Amino acid sequence: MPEAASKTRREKVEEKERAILAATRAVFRDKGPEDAKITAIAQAANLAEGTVYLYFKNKQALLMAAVSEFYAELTQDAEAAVRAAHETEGRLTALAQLHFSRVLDEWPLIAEAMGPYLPSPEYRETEAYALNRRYVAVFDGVIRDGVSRGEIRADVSVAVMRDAFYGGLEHFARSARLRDSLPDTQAEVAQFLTVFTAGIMDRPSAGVLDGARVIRRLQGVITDIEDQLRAGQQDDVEMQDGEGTQ
Amino acid sequence: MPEAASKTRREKVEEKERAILAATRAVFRDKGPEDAKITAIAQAANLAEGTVYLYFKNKQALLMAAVSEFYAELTQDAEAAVRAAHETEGRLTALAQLHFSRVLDEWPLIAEAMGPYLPSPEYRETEAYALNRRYVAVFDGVIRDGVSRGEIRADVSVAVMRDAFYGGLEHFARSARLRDSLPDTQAEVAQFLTVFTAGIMDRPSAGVLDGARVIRRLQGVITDIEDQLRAGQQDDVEMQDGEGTQ
DNA sequence: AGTATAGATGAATCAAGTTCATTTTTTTGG
DNA sequence: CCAAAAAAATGAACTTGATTCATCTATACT
Repeated sequence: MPEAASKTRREKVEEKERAILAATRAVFRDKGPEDAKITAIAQAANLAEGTVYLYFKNKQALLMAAVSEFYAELTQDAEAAVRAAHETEGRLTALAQLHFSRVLDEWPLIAEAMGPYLPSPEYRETEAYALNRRYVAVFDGVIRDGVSRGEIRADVSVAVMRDAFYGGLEHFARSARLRDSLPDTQAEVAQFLTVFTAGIMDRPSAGVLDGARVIRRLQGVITDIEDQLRAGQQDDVEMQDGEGTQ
Repeated sequence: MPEAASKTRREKVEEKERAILAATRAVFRDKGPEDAKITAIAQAANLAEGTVYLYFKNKQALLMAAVSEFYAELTQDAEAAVRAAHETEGRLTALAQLHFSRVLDEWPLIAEAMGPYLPSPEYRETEAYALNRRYVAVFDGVIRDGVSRGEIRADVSVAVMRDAFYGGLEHFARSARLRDSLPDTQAEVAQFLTVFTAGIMDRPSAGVLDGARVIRRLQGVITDIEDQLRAGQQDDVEMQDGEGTQ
């Protein structure tokens, strides 16, 4: 049994597997989940129904494999996007746009594949879970990096931020599907990010600062000055609405 | 055909409907979605399979009705919770806790019932959609009230906030289900709310202020003072890290 | 070419939802 | 109170889609 031949065989099998996965994703995308029967998938891959079962244990496994492929691709692109941007905000924006658009495309598949697992802890045993972990690890990395740079608050667990980020985006993608024609996605994602980053940032760019710190600083300066002034002139510095009301 | 008798009949029908819905929710809750076959539901309601179809067009309709009931109850409780609290933050906390715990309980049912509809816009025609609207209207009301009081920023659409809120919470509930034993829910929801409210508030309580405004104010004061000082003393006020680095 | 082995097929089986002819229960009128 | 009519309930039969498997076809090796 020669090495080369064995390798070729494995390659052929993997190629066919990928073909079936591609057919699956295509059927879900343009025929909808209702019509994503095994028959339709087999037909799209130019195979008989039974053949699909030579490559995948059952429909559930097939869908999971398709989702795994989806996450693997997504992870690649997410990593690339993060490498391309150098500040935290840009990275989060890129991740959000990417996640939103991809999930919007393949949501029916993802939902159908995940559905049966969501209520059970056995999902943690699946390959899709492992790949999902690797995917969100990209986000986690961005956050941790941001924390170490002092850009992101350290008093909230990454897990919570992650849930807020992806949960918000996915819910958002779902509502976007309902509002018939897709509206200005970029703009809406940007709005979402406004809220998210404002909540997460330690020293956000959007014109918000750490109030306690600023006030302490201000207080110090003013005391200094008052001292100085007391010694010199007599005019008093106007100092009213220190807390502000809008 | 007497009024009383007719009324009694309708009542009987509605009572049986409610019984079937209760059985459905019970089966989902304690036998899991896998085993929530029509047979099991019928059995739990002490009926033959066929009888279920006398009251609901098909399984899908049955599940939707169950979800509708769920949302109706949830809306009642949400309204009560909002009435009980008087400031925006307390109201949001109450809504979050309520949503989180309830959704955690009945997620399998909700997911299964919604699944088929999520990708399609025909969901908007369903009763469940209408009830969901009424439910989120409670949240919307809290937000709008908060905006009018100047507590919540007005530059982000309520829809975005809503998606961030419920999306984050639901994702969160899902991850909580995965982490085998449920951890300190209260505490985690509180963390989530920290992030969410910080993002949404106009003048958040957590020691954050509008930076641009503070800086403008500070600048003005300093210029004043510099003028004064120039005329009087000669000591200079130390003024370095104006932007701060953590 | 001839046999062995892997790969593919689609008819048969199975499972769950749905329908419907029949049976049981309830209502109504004499 | 009884019988006919109407309403409600039943479960066996049907339908649809996933899965299995006996059979067939193509490929590899001598």
